[in-house]
Parts: sequence; structure tokens; C-alpha cells
Amino acid sequence: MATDQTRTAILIAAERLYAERGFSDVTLRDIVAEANVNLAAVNYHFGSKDELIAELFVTRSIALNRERLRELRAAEDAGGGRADIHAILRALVGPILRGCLGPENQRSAVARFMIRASIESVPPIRRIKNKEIDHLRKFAAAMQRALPDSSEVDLFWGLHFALAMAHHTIRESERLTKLSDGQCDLDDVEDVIARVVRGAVLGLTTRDQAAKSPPKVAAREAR
Amino acid sequence: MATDQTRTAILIAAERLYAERGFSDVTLRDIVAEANVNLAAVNYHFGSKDELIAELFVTRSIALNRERLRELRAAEDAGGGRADIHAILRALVGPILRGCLGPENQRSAVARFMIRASIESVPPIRRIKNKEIDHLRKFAAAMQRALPDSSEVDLFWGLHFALAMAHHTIRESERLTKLSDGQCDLDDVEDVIARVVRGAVLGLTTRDQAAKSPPKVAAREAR
DNA sequence: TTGCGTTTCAAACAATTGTATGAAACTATT
DNA sequence: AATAGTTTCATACAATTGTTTGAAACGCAA
Repeated sequence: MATDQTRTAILIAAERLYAERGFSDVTLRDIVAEANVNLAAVNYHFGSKDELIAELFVTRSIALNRERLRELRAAEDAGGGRADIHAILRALVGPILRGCLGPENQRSAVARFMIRASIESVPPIRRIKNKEIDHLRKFAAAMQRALPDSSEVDLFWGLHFALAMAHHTIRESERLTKLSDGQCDLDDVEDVIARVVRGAVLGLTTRDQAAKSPPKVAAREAR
Repeated sequence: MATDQTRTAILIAAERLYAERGFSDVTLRDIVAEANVNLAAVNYHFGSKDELIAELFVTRSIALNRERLRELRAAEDAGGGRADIHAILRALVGPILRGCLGPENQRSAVARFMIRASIESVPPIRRIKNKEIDHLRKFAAAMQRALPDSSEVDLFWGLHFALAMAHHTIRESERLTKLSDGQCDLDDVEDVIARVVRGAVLGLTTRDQAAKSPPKVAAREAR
């Protein structure tokens, strides 16, 4: 079976194109052109377009989750079994942010592909995506150990918001740059990570000095 | 020109279907079936599929922005010209959250359509979307007036994160419910809004007591 | 070299897409 | 009622999609 060059050429090309332009407007013909292989090769090696996407997603999903867990474990080891909440969230959002942001040249199609996948919900991916929940539970559990006094609900919200900030930053990095006239530096990945983590942690650790619902102004019609 | 029933039937059907299933897998034939009109009616009334989408998006975009600004102005009036930061962010994320969450029956296709539009970047929408930046600038300006001591960069990040939490909550509401075993109540819209606003405001108002970058644990390989 | 399994290729396939056509049906003014 | 303008309809069209086919090319053990 040689070196699987054709197979991997397809995978690489597909990932690159999907990451760039999204699933809906990349055709098999686009992929085989990019990969310099024959049209029929996709169906020969993968069976169908959906199976190609699924294979890509599964592979990358596993790798991303592994990296996240590696960093989580490392943080737990460094803390003698109990990781700091900052480190936990950093392990959650760091890998994907590092892959998607930073100077143009070092951005990986890998990470951007994963973001696409988490957004444009195409059937073959939707089926797999449910397993991610189990993965997130591990982080929820770690957070619980780090902040045993926080309510479980608040922890889930914190986890959820951390992912929200990370993903949204990746998706809308261009808009944020434009909005801030370039003042927000999306190339300084570690700063972005710090901001995301800090935002999420603050929400988790700051006891409500003010009542939960802020002053009753607005929200109803004026005056 | 009668009552435009056909035209509006198409708009309603299209919005409903797009909101539900996304742009990529809703065809004109799906739309006309849902609207009970003839296939050719779309091209007759709108010119093309893209123009139909564009019209939908423009209309809804204007309405959403108007509602946001209305709430912002109301908050400013209530505060004697200077709105509270909570109220500003509430005006930003409230309208879309109220439209997308809450008990099934009262969720509007309108708001969900807008979320789809902000995600699945289809050409006719991408062209229009740039104008949203001007709209966001108004909120940034209001935030600056509310928190004159904060750095501009931090304010942009705060605005950005508020939108992040709102949008992500809408998109991933199902996952959050599953992850938390139903403990996070996505039907209590006002609570969700309060959480989002509180999270964003905390990031803006809490002075860094700890250094910006938390303890140097983890992030590098273990030990 | 022969033969056999694997891989590549050009071509064709059926299905689906958005769009166009031209006749019919309708509406309302004269 | 007759006419002109608008709207609807069934149908057809061209383009694009993922997939299949069967023959050619290749790799390699015998």
C-alpha cells in the first residue's frame, strides 16, 4: 500500500480547504484539485465525502482532547493533585487558541478546521460531537476540586463561558481587530489566553457583592 | 399588488427553515413547499436566492440594531445621560438572548435566523455584515463614558466577550443543558442575561490584584 | 516474464441545484 | 365586456454535485 501518499494528500488538502472556506462550499473537485489526485480517489480511499469528513474530525478531535488532557494532568501534577483554576481553564482553551491565532504563518489548518466543525454542523460531525461532553466533564470535575465551595451550576457556566470566549475570539478575530482599529492584538496568543482565562475565573471566584440582578434600570421601555 | 401574501409567505417560510436547519441545506424547493407557493415565485419576487437571503438579513439586522439602541438610549436617559455599564451590556445582549432562548414556544425564528447568519457565512450576508461594526462602536463609546478610567483595549475586549458569551450560549444551549444534566436553566432568560452581563462587567471592573499572568504553573510540559 | 492484487484514471451517471420560459389565471381600469 | 398589467404555474434548462464504472497503469511476489 505504498506510503498512502494519495490518502494523506487528500486529508491535508481537505483540511486546508475546509478550514479556509467552510464545509458547504468546498466540493470534492476542489479537494482533488488541491491534492493533485484523481476525483475517484476520494471514494476509493474513504468511501464517501461524509466518511472523509468524519475521519478528519475524529482524528483531530482525539488529538485536541489529548493535548487538553495532557495539560490538565500536568497542571494537576504541578499542584500536587489539585490544579489551580487558572491552569485548568488554560488547559481547556489554550490548545485551540494557540492553534488558531498567532502570526499568520504558524496558524494550523488543524485548529481552524476544528472550529469550522464546531460551527457548521454537518451530519457526519454532529453524530460524533456528543462524545465531547464526556471530555468536558473531566474539566468540570477538575474545576470542582479546585473550587469546592462554588456551586456546580456556576462551574458549568464558567466552563461554558470560557469556551465561548475562546471560540468567539477565533471566529471573530477579524471583526475585533477592525472594531478596535488594531488595538486588540490577536497575534499575542498568550495574552489572549490570559484574558479569556481571567474573564472566566473572575466570574467563578468573585462573590456577588452587588445583588445578582443589577439596578432595575432600562430593559423596560424608556422613562 | 394585493397584500403581498406570496412575498411574505416566502419570507416567513425561508426564515423559519434557515433558522432551523441552516442555509446550506435548505433549498428553494424546501422553501416554496413550506410556503405553499410556486417555485418560480422566489425568482419573480426577489430576483434570486441570494437576494432573498440578503433581504431577510437586512430587515432583521436593522430591527435588532434598532431594539438594541432603543434599550441603550433608555438606559442613558434613566441614568441622566450616562448609562450604567450593566445596562449598556444588557442592551447589547438582551434582545438577541430574549429572542433565542426561553420556553420553546416563544422562541422566534427571527433571532435564531440572525444567529445562523452570524455563523454560516454565506456571501450575500458577508457583504452586509461589515456595517455591524459601526453599530458596535456606539456601544463601545457608551462603555467608555460609563467607565472612563478603563483602557480602550479592555473595553473592546469586554464588548467582544459579552457577545461571545451570548452567542455561544445560544448556539450551544443544548450542550450546556446536557453537560450540566439540566442544572443550567436555559429557559430562565433573564438569569442567563444577568450571568452574561455580570461576567463581562467583572472582567472590566475588577482591578488586577494578581499579576496579569497567573502563576506560571502548567502550560509548559509537566514538571 | 508472468500473473495478481492494488491503485489510478477519464469518463459517465443520476440526482439536485438555482434559474428561465411562456402560457394560463387573475385583477382592476376603462 | 374588453383590455392591459400583474401574478401564478408547470415545465424545462444548464450547471454542479457526489458517486460509479471499467479499463489502464502500477507494484511486486512467483
